[in-house]
Amino acid sequence: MQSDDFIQKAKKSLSSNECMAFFCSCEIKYSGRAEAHLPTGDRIIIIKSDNTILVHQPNGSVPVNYMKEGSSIEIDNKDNHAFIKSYNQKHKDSLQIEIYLIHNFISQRLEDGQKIHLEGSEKDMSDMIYDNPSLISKDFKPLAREEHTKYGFIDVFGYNKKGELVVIECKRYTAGPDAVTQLRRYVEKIKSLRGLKTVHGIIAAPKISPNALKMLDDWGFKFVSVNPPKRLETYKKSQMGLNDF
Amino acid sequence: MQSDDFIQKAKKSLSSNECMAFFCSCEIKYSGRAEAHLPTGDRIIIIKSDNTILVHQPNGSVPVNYMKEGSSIEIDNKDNHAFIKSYNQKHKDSLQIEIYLIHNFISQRLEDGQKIHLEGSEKDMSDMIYDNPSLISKDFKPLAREEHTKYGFIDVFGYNKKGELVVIECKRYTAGPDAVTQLRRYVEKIKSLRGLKTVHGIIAAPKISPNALKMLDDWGFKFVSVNPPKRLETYKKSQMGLNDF
DNA sequence: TACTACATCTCGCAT
DNA sequence: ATGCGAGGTGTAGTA
Repeated sequence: MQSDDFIQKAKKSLSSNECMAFFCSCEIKYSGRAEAHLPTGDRIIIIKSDNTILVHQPNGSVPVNYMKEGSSIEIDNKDNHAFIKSYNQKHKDSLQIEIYLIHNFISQRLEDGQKIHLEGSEKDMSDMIYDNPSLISKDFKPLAREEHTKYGFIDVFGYNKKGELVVIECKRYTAGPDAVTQLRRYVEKIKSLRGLKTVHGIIAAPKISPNALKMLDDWGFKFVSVNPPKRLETYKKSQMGLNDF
Repeated sequence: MQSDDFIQKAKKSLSSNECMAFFCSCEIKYSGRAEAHLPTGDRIIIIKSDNTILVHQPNGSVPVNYMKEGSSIEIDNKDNHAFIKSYNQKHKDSLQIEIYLIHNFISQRLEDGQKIHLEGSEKDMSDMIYDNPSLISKDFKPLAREEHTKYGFIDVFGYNKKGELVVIECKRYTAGPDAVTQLRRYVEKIKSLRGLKTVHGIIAAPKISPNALKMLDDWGFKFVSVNPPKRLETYKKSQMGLNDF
């Protein structure tokens, strides 16, 4: 495809609020939160109707360059090839794409009012623990979940049989050192806010890393193995289906 | 585009290690680390030669669904429309795309051996501090940077004029509570490993949040304002260029 | 492979 | 707007 042809189509796509995708050989420079340069190669480029720009290499799931929605986009001719310049005032960054060869191009107005519905988040996990406190221990009496205001962002907290406060930090995956320091912060915060000497801390996660477990021991906290909800639900079913053959 | 036509093209694209992109109306289900459902709407779909799948809605910079490289991909006909099934054994997850309408389609073999060159990471920031210790204080004598082995993942550490150890944690952005607990972990680790009573901790970042600053004070650490390197470098130049008009 | 921390992280929610 | 923490986080570096 000729550069002039591409520029005309791309401008039309932008002005009619369409989304476009094209494959091209290009060179890219980014400046803003960092400085980046990507030498010439074949890329997949998407420009959406909200002026989001995504540049993908032929492998991998992460864009090699991008600009977020609300950026300005200019498309010009420079030395007989197309040149895309994008600025984002909010994020103070800019992207420049020098296009040496356009392999193909598609553009279309897209309609999509749907939002993804997701189950199995950490919130769902803390809800599960709140509703099934025996997952932690038979003595645990939950008081509240997802306290985002008074005591910080504590996932679940409650009492043990002695009436002592228990703070639970949930993680959907292997808990690392960060999870333990997070728990430690919350426990200390509650201690100081309520003037208590004894507040228990529990990490609820499927696994915990060795270093994290050592830190947990050092601070007198406990680990309880809990599997997050909704994990693999449909996957397992379809695997069962496959195994029927 | 007819469903049969799409299926044929897509299969050919997969078998010849091409990358493809198309716009379509579709419905998507994901199962694995969570359960997700996305009702029918217009989407942009990319399938790369490494079997990475990306599904984008018309707005926003993040894919609404995806499968990582190395997944299996099957494309079939179901009730007269195309159906894409993808499984990833490693991540134990699966994606199903039911395609009701294909708006367009491009496919191409792409060649790209280039890697992005990026400057301005946290590593670059710790290097800058190591090379310019006066950014921290006129008394700071750096000893090592990026110690990933003996004492943990410490960005920079060194001595003050009294010969006491100083640990520096760099952050490219506003330092929050996490940065302080991270620093605290490193300082305590060094204290215990070396049997020292006095080890200083410093957060080097452009800003620090109020909560983080309070925690820092509580633990006797210090904050030093340091701007990350390479930020806005070319951006500023081009803005200057713009302002010339 | 598991562990650890960075990321042009992005996103949502509360203050 | 900023602060704060989750994410189907992803990715790189290392033991």
